[in-house]
Amino acid sequence: MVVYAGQGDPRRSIELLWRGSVTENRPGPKPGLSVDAIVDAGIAVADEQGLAFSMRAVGERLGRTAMALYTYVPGKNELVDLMYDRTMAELPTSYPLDDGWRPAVTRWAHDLWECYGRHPWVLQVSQARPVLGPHEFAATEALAAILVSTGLPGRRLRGIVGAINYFVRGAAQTVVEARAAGGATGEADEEWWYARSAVLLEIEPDLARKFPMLHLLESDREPVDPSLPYLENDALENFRNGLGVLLDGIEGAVTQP
Amino acid sequence: MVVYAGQGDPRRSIELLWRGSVTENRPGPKPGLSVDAIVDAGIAVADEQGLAFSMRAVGERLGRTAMALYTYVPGKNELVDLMYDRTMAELPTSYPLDDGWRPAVTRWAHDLWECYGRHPWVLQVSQARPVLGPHEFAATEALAAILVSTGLPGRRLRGIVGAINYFVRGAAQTVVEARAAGGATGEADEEWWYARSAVLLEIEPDLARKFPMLHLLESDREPVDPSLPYLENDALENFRNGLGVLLDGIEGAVTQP
DNA sequence: GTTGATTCTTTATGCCGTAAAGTATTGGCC
DNA sequence: GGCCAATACTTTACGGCATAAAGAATCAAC
Repeated sequence: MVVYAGQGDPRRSIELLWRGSVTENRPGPKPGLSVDAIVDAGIAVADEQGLAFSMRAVGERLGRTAMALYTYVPGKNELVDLMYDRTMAELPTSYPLDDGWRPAVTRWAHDLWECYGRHPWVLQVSQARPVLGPHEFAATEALAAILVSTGLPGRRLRGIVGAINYFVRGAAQTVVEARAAGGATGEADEEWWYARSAVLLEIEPDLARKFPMLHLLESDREPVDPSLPYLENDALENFRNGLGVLLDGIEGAVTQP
Repeated sequence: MVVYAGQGDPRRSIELLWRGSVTENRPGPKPGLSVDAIVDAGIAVADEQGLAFSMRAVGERLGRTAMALYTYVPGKNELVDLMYDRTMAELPTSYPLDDGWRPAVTRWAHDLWECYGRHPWVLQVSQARPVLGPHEFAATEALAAILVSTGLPGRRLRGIVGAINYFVRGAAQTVVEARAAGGATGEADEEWWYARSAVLLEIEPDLARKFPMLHLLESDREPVDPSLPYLENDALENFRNGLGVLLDGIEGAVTQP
């Protein structure tokens, strides 16, 4: 089970995102923590445990109780918003256009894909109602800058920006959740798939006859990098192919009005 | 906060998915419930409350305690798997190819999009490690059948199937989560966006200067159906545009090798 | 009529986020 | 120098969650 998170109080969230915490000289004991430290700890914990991490775990990693965090951060939702935007800060904010828009978009997509791979929990943070943090803006700005160079009108580009984002997110989800599930149960991808499909074939022996088109799709596989687990290979191949098709579509729009 | 769900014990899940519950003549009190009834109740509750629904709520809707469900279903994860596949049963299992593959894929995508709209919680169920239920298979088989008619090799088609699925899912997520967030706080989409961007502009007055490309993207809006809320309009426009681009890409692959 | 499997309820355990209240520490002001 | 009020942090507690464990009621087969 996983719960998705994000979207705390807008004003408080946005102030923390864009302004950071304001710490003048005030009475009372010196703060032993900081929003930054808490966000870092949160990311570290979430990288290991996913979005279902507990405030207690974050506190523990900082040598405090869970409640100590509430001095700095209004609640778990707001913390996740901050973690999300901090993660987006890992992405480059501009891409060279020397070889045209296509390699640039490809690199943008790969960078985002890899960022998702490093921080799987990000994929569980709600996307509509975007967090609206500065670094997410910056990342999207980078993609927009590339695409604007195609000369296509904003009307067309909005759909394209969405499509690219959805695609990268979806493709990343496939790998990342598979990896997570394998890790949770201690199984490697291959074993998980084997166990699952073995049971399936035992219960429904003639899948191939019932779903002939799917069976057809599964044929015609390419040789594969043996150093990567099966699913990772599959996902990477599909990522490249799918992205290629998407970019072909954009190219069509660019070359002919 | 939302937790994602799915992926219980493979054997038990798959047996329930493909075989249903086997109920011979046995001693003991007559069962007052059934897996089917529980799955239906689960879907009804999840439609209202999302994946964070409680077993108590499902039991209550059936006039039982939460624990009564565990007689029929191993746990919440497995129940979600069953709910997921039941939902996929709402989709058509084949599409006419009279006008070629393009309108057929478009209709497939729209049907899936609408299904997501009816059952938003489905978008939170893990996609990797697919549930592997018969109806999900059937839905994908329908898409595969359409795409095979393009004559493209399986190698290409796998990426395309992925891309289409990711795109529909991502686009649907945007609307659906926006709707859900508005519903949770009692705000309409417009108000939510207004409140959020008002705060943002107050704190960061020259967004347009900091992110010029994004600002450029936001210009050039089309006239819009005033009966739909703002976000729904936006999402629908982006869905159509993005899908168009994607299909253009496929068309390119079809017409020239 | 008894046995044993089965349905369903009750109770209890151990998580979770976080509200409320208490304690200790500090700067500013008289 | 001494007090006040704000702050950092802990302790305790609450209500909610999934679900384990144990018990009560029900029924077919012998």
